[in-house]
Amino acid sequence: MPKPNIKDSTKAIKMNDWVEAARKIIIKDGVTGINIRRLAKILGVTTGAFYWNYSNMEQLYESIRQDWIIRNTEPFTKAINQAGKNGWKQYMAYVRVLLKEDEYIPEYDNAIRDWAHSNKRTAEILKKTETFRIDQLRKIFLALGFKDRSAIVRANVTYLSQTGYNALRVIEPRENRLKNIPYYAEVLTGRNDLKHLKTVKEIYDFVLSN
Amino acid sequence: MPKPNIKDSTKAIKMNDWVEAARKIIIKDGVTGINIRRLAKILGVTTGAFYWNYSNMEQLYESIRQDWIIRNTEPFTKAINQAGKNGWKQYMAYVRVLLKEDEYIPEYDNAIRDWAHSNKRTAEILKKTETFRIDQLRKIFLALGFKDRSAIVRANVTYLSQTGYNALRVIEPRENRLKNIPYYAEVLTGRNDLKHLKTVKEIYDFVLSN
DNA sequence: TATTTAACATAACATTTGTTATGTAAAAAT
DNA sequence: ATTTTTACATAACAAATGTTATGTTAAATA
Repeated sequence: MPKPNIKDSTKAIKMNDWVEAARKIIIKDGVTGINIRRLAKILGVTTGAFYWNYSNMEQLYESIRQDWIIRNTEPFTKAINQAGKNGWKQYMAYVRVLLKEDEYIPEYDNAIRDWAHSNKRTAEILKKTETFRIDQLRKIFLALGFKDRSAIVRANVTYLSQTGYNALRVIEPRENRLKNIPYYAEVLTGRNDLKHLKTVKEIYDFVLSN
Repeated sequence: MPKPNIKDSTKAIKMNDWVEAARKIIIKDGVTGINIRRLAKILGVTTGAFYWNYSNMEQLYESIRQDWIIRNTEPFTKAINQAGKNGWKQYMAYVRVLLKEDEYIPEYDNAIRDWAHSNKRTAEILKKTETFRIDQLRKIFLALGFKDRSAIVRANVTYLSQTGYNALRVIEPRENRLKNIPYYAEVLTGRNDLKHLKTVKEIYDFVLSN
């Protein structure tokens, strides 16, 4: 005789629950870590439940891509826009989002980039986003006074070195990372505004407080 | 009745043949593209032959890791050593290997980096190699006259932006890439030695000749 | 020449994972 | 109160892939 279904009294599982579970996995183990049974286990259901929300895996994949676009690009756009027209303020706003890491998740970027190497659609989404981001930085460097190719190259070096930093998954003490900031700022923007900051606390206060 | 084995008159397949086939695949499709049947098909044999050379997949994986270490790091070491003690010459030697792309294969780096996210042993190998490479660049910047943290940060920005460039798989016209070189050189080394080069041909001759 | 070994081929097995068909209980609608 | 719908569970299928057991042949060796 078949076992009866013990229905849980908690509310039903929504599509968003699958995306959130999948996001945690892709960030931790990459896209190959995602599979229906594992997701179902996390949500306390079985594979049948998945197909109630999605007609196939590709639909979930697409939801993940869209989730990534919003979560990992909007924080920068918002911060830069709020900084006004001053280039230096815009650059600092950008650095602030990078350092806080409470909205933007670098590991999410990495996972998507990995995935893009084996998936055409993901590569397409990634490329669009990268183009947007680099152009966003180019405008900052234009606002900082750099022109044409100089602004383009500085935007590229900034974005690419950040991407490289993430790709390496550098495990760096926060103190060390903070101490480097004025040096990075000098290389990338050519300005010494942060070089007078000596202690970690001074850098922290200056960079992260508004 | 079983079909007879038609033995080919060509020589036997060596372990290195499996590594070479696997390298082509990992560069093109990532590590998940590697599987025994696909490799066997390329070499014109069947899966049984694999287990004559290797006792399991992990052994092949380890061979690939070692292959990567040699192929993608030695060209830089050799070029930099041959450049002597002059920092600028060392930097140019580094750029030359990057641009030629006949020895160093950026896609191979990308594939290994992807793989490292899901494989501990690969992550370990990668980390060791990255540490070595960044320190190699740090010495170049020391030779260029930068000190301590400045040399470290410049080495990081250089390596990280290169890694980022590869990770993005930028599809850039060669002409454009060449035109950017003097700008990159200025940002990273602080020197204008290449800024007088105007045409693509001048840049090409100066950078790649000798 | 007889025997052994190298270098595979063939076929089957086990596991993983996407997918589907079918069953079922609770809640909502009628 | 009955019917329908929602939101799953269960079980099985199919394809891909690592692995193993066994068979086969050309070449080397004794």
